[in-house]
Amino acid sequence: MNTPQGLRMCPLFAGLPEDNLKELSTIAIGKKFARGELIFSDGDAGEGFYVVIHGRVKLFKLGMDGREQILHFVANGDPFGEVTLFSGVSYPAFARAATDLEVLFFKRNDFEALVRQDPQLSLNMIAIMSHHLRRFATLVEELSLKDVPARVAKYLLDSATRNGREHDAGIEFDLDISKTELAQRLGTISETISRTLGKMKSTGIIDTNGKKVTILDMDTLEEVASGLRK
Amino acid sequence: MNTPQGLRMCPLFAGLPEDNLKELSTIAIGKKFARGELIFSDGDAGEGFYVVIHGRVKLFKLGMDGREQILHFVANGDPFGEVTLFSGVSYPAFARAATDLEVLFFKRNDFEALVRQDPQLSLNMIAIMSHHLRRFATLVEELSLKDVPARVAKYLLDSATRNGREHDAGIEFDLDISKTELAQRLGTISETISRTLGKMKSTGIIDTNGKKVTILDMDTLEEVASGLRK
DNA sequence: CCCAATCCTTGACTTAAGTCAATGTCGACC
DNA sequence: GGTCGACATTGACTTAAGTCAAGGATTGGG
Repeated sequence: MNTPQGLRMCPLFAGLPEDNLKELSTIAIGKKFARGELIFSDGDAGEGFYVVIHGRVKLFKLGMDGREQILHFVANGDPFGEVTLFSGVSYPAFARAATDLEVLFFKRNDFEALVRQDPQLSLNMIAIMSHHLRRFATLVEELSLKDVPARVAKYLLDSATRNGREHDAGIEFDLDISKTELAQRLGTISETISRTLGKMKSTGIIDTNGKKVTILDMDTLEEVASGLRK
Repeated sequence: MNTPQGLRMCPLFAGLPEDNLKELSTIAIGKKFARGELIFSDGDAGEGFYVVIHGRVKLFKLGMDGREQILHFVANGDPFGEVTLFSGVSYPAFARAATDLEVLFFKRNDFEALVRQDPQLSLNMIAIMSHHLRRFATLVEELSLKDVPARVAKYLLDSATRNGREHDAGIEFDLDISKTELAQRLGTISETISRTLGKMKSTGIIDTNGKKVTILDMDTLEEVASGLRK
């Protein structure tokens, strides 16, 4: 994966000339982390950024009481920690390996020279940052303006759109993160997630079995997601 | 302000060669908006982005009940709506003129060609986006993990750092936004802001008189801001 | 299969903060 | 100076959701 061909799979490096891919593969430093290991902490000096080769990373903020708010997950091909390249010197969040993990690390100084000479690389970086900004705007909207059932409903709908399979009774998919992580992503606690899913189940909107979710009443779930119904 | 010299005042255009500033001044379209006027809506097709020449813009999300969550304010020299340049085709939030306003509008097609040819411009864009991402990470942290008094206290401390004047009794500054806007920025309602400030006043932490705030007990305020004290 | 650790669920209770209503204050305009 | 609209304050009440505790379910390793 530390080859020009391998790097081309990453959106950040798409469309780059062979020479620059070669240069990138020489400055890339491979690293491995075990599941649960901290990659960097909020406020740590940022010497560079990472690209996920294999696995998943959880980026999060930590509250005084130990609560976590997940900002987002990043997976194969995604960069993270890139904010430190050009703005400030510290990481603005914690990053932890959510699975066993392989990443490439790019030192700021090495990378910046390349960005200066390759317009496509800088455009790719801008596109990725734009995507992150959009995602944040949505997260802020949900945390501030929607109640928990609406957030859960929206998450279920988004999951069904991404991974759902038509089924006898409705649309079925497997939750891709644990209930605890779901709570941390939606800005709540796992007790509330259990209660909310339980209520949706008892009112016939969904059915669940372990990680499996079946959406039984899509219309009502959409109403809950949009705040038209509790 | 629609001149190369004028444009140079904007962080996005800092350090650019004269030729490119000239080019930018030819593609820039001046626009004016009256206070309160909507510039674009969440979901509108994004044809380009704006730079504030004179005045202030409020970027916000809107809830089902009419509540607003302010994402941030932008003022002189700041770009906004730049996310649509490279990622998706719609604006991800509302933008409204918070004062009488003059802006420059840059069409996406015109601007993109310039970004491709000027590394400094793309780096400036990346730096600005990085700054916005940091700001969002902080906003998410506060909305999810801090209670309202802590958010208010932090806002007061930040304001004192930016605009505070030493005074007999403590540090004094004028609130730069209305109490309603403060509530919308901090993810709450104005009643709660009144109550919170009133409590801080009655416990001797601060004194207020209209828009004027005096911090009387900086240490306690810092404890409230960090969640060590209610 | 057993056990330990971790995750999940459920219930009782509490609380931060929102809803609604009424009243007061401020600033702009005539 | 008076009026009006917008903003701010205060109080009573309600509620969404968090805290705490206990027990159940699941998973992975030996």
